[in-house]
Amino acid sequence: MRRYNPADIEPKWQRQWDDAKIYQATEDADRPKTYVTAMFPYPSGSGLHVGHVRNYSITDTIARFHRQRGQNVLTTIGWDAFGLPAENYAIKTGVPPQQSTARNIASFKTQLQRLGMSYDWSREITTTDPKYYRWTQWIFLQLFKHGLAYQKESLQWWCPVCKTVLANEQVINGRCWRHEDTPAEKKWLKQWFFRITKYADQLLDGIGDLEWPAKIKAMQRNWIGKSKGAEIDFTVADSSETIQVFTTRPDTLYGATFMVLAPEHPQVPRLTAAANKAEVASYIKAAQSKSDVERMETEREKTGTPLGSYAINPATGQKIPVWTADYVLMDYGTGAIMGVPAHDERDNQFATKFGLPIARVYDPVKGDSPYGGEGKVKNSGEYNGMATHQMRERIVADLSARGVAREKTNYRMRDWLISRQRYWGAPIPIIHCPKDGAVPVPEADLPVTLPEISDYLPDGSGTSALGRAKGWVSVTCPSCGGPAKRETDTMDGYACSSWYYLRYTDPHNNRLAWDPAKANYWMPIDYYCGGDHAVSHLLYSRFWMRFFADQGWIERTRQEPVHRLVFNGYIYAHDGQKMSKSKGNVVDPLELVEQGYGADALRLYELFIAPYELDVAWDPGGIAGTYRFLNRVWMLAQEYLSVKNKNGPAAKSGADPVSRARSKAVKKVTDDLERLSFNTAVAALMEYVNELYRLKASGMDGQAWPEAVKDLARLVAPFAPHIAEELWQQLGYEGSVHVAGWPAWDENLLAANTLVLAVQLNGRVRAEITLPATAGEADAKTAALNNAKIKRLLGGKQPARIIYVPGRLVSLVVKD
RNA sequence: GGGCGAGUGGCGGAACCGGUAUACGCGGCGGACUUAAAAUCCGCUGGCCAUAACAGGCCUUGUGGGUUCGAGUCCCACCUCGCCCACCA
Repeated sequence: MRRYNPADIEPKWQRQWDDAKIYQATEDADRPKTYVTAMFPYPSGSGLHVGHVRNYSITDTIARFHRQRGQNVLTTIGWDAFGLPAENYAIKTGVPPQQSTARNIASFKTQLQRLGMSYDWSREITTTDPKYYRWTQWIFLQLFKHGLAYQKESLQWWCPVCKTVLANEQVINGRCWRHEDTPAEKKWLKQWFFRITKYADQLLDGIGDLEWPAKIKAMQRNWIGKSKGAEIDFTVADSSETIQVFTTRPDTLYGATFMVLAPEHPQVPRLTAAANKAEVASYIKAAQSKSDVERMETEREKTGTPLGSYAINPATGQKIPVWTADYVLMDYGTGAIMGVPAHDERDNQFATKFGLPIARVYDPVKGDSPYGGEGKVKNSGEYNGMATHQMRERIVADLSARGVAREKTNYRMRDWLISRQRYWGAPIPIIHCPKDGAVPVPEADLPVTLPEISDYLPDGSGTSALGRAKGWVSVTCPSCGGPAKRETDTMDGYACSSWYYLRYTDPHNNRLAWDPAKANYWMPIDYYCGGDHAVSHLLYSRFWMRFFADQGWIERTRQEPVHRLVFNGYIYAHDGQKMSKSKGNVVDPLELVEQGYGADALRLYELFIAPYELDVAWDPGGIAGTYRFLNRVWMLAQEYLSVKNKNGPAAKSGADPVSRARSKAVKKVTDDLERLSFNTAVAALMEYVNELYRLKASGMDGQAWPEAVKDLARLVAPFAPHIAEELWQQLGYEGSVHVAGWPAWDENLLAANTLVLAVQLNGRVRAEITLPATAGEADAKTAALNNAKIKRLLGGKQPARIIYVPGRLVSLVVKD
């Protein structure tokens, strides 16, 4: 009898699947499609990680399940290969990123192939391939043409270590996402942006329809940060200036007793009285010397200084002092606020510290804090007695009529800053001409290929290493033919990843980025599996898809790229810490495979370890359990084969315990896979196998056995594809188990032939009764009352109520 | 401060609609096989009380209350932990 040895069967089937091309996907209008893909990886030098394996096992199990059920499945992989690690490695070692990236991809690919993922490898793409980034550049040109890519001089986040600007999405608590110990700085630079804010409302409205985890949806809503309110003009006393503020609470205008401008606000110098000049100048200097990390500290005590000028509250007509303070941010709204200390906690802290008047203008609803809530208006002239929300609309209308206010919606989200002063990215296809300005590279000249250079270090002044590639930079202007220079910034890697899932649908097209017919067939992605990029990548992709829909390159109904987002949890080391080389706690998945557990046991374990969405710590002993299970599956089949070969296949049967166990397992595994409950699906497989062994031990492995073993192979296939395929072949079935259909269950067999009911007495389980399956409510009640133990406990009393729950229990209620 | 989520055996977790809490696995204990070990197989494994044994009783899903014949599940309050956002006016 053959022993279960994964090393004997796994590489063999991997080769055969590859040769037979059974996972190649083709558009087929007659078959329903399922598009399943994982967020494509960055091919790092440290190789595949158990976290990757979890993510790809989930993806592949979903893909295989749908393929077996007859869906036309597209699942594939690509490489998100531009980015800093490869460039930093080049700076350190001199190895060109082109080379190290190719090497890393080759190694990732070998490792993934060893895990037996059912990718259509003919669709593999790499973002650093000029054949790919040609189209990323083409999309840039289309955005430019439609006014959605533009250049702007602005104050931007800058990482002093990376020597590049960062997108807002790449700054975490004022620090670079790659260098958590280095505070990011701010620099004034001319940068390229994508106008994502144009789609702010659409992106926000679309969130409601997504089948995504609530948490991710909330994060996107938060990020967009829409707030409705009003802009109100305050005139400055004895001056022609007005100060504009943004507020979400115009109903508290009567309570505005001061104003605050951000230290960077352009009106500050003009509004500073001569007597206050020195104070104000030194305050601004102090504020600017603080890092942004410090300025964002919420627990800090409020600071500020008066400008010495006064504004007129347009509601009360009173003169109120104008201050500058760094708790007001230049980035948001107008960079100036009206201070309402009675109803805003921050303004209250400020007024309390500096002795400014505090005027209450509404009584909060009972039990509510006075800050930020609703209530009944007072001390507000003609508006007294109104509800705050009512006054909010009224006063904006009234002030608008006077021309001193207007409705205004603000967003927290900024335009997407995409230029990077780094070498290893897709060049921005723009030529700067002294005469014609920024001129797009003609589409026919794409791609703008990255030149090979020898020194990758950015010069730190805001120009990438590309600036030194003189022969590449100097070109003629496509518009006037005069001397001009190429843009030396490259695009943020997120640009490359915002459309790759479309390229998967048509990866070799050299005429178009994708054929809309193909994209419309496959899109949207039905299951998108990943554990990162909750805002960034997923928001950028939603933005680009809307633009593509506007251009007619994808159907409007498919503009949401991701139908169902499968956001998996993180795997920590055994000690609960993040795995890292320096801590020496990294688990190498391929090592486990080579140790003899095999890819099947590893994949199965990563699905079994916990629900997919939960973070888990790696249990080093766990994989032995799934290996043991596969071994039991193997032995069960081998024992069956040794008997079968002697006696020949036996006939089928009907309502026997083996068929019951099979039906039960098929239903449970199917249900669990439909709701992505992989851990319980694996548990159901284990129960099925345990039950088959029990039935065999009691001599029940007769008529229905062949079907039971056959379906075992088909049920195991999405989780442990190699052993399933091997057993399928050994059992003598034709073709691949992975396209052999999904087993069906017989609903009639699910009910057991005896009924076991619990009997509760005042809510406590006191006895168990066994009845024929045909027993009805009356039989159950009689049996419960006649049960010896229940009789004893009742002691002659009659239950006041009897509740019968079919198939579950009889509940007796006795009153004392 | 705001938002989201989670607290169940020694551990990962199950219980999908309110219906016999602790499925499945890891670990542990005992046994079979073996010169021995590994592997494999079989049995036991929430706590306390009780018993020669069988039986039996009580407690238990973070804490306290509530609704219900019945609550891990629903409601209220609280505690703890995790993640995300955060002087956003």
